Amino acid sequence: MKIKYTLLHKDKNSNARYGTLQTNYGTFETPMFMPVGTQATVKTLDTRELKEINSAVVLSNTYHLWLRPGEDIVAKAGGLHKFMNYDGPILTDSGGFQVFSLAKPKDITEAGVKFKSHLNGESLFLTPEKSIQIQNKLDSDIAMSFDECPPYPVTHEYMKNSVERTLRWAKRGKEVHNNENQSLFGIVQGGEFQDLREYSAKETVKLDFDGYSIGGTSVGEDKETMMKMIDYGIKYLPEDKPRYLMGVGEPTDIFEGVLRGVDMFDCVLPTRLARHGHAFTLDGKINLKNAKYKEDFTPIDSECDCECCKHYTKAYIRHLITANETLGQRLLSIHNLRFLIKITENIRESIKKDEFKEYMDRFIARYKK
RNA sequence: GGAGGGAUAGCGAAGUGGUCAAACGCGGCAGACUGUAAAUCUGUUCCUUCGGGUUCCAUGGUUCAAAUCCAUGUCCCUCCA
Repeated sequence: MKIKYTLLHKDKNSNARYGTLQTNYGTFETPMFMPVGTQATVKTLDTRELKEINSAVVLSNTYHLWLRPGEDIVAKAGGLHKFMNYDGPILTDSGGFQVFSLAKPKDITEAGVKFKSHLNGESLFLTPEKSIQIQNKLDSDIAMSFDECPPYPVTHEYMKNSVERTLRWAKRGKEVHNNENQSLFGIVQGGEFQDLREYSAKETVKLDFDGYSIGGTSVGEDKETMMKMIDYGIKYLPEDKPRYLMGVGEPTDIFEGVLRGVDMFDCVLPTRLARHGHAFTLDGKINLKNAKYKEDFTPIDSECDCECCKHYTKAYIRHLITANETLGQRLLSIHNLRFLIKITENIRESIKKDEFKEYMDRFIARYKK
């Protein structure tokens, strides 16, 4: 079966919305934050730990699994859920972000995108059809259309062509999509250009997807521009389908997204920052590597309910990170993910009570102080 | 007792008359990171009131100029007895 989104409550003072997402692997509440597990693993964590932090959907990546181990191996294993032992919903990104991070502009053609494998330099060619077929085989619950995620900034002309091509790619992908248990999302692009965002949103909706993503954000633009990118397109997305803001983000960005009507978020930041020794706290981001934590025998966040904060001190985590011990990275990953997931839990409660804006203002005032 | 080799910034280690406040690595300190080519990358690391000041085991010497050459001393290492 396909996913089913149910809108349960709209905040009276903003566009924030509370709903549920029914999947083959359980029903989950939105807004939600989805941990990123590019290579069929959320780096350093196992799936039991993902459950413990109350993670719902987990992301994986078409491009990376295509290269290694290969979609046929995953299919042979019985699909991604079995392969990685995760019985919650899984969303696969299409490889569109790798068009941004790995491909050069000249490698992008109507047919598809030429990649040089980051593993061995081999020439590869990924098409919208191929991306969807790989995702069909991976058997994720939610697949993404193959899009171009252009860098920032590009000219209006470039973006216009890119948006139109992404629309054609979306159509092509949808036509070959063939998995009754997998939903397919279309992706809105258009950079910072209002006309292109509107056009992209309207035309993508016409193709009738199971959900809609907002792409092309957090690629180097300033915050104000990013918010415009969301605003310009989101108002054209249907109320009865989930909206997913791709690659975002920072705690304050999640609030900004929810404020505008976003339901789903994902970001590598919590796990990457963790591996680099940083932790989210209600008072802002801290760097555990700083010497001032050498003798700080208090938890990262005394109000946090994660395993890291319940049992370990900043001084110990600092020691682990400094000594390059993987437990440090793991504990911080657990904390940072739990921090964002907990935020979305609180956000849901606040929306239900029509108090989202108050909660948001309170959070941001303290976080940025 | 004899013969060699060595001592350089927090550590390891280049440099062997001027372009040397001294390569590089580690360690230290700090910063970046938003659909993961990321346990990565960047900056900084003698003192400074930013004008400059004081360094390459110690002392003396040669020279316009010494981490670099000479003498003596101290300590360390290797080999022979």
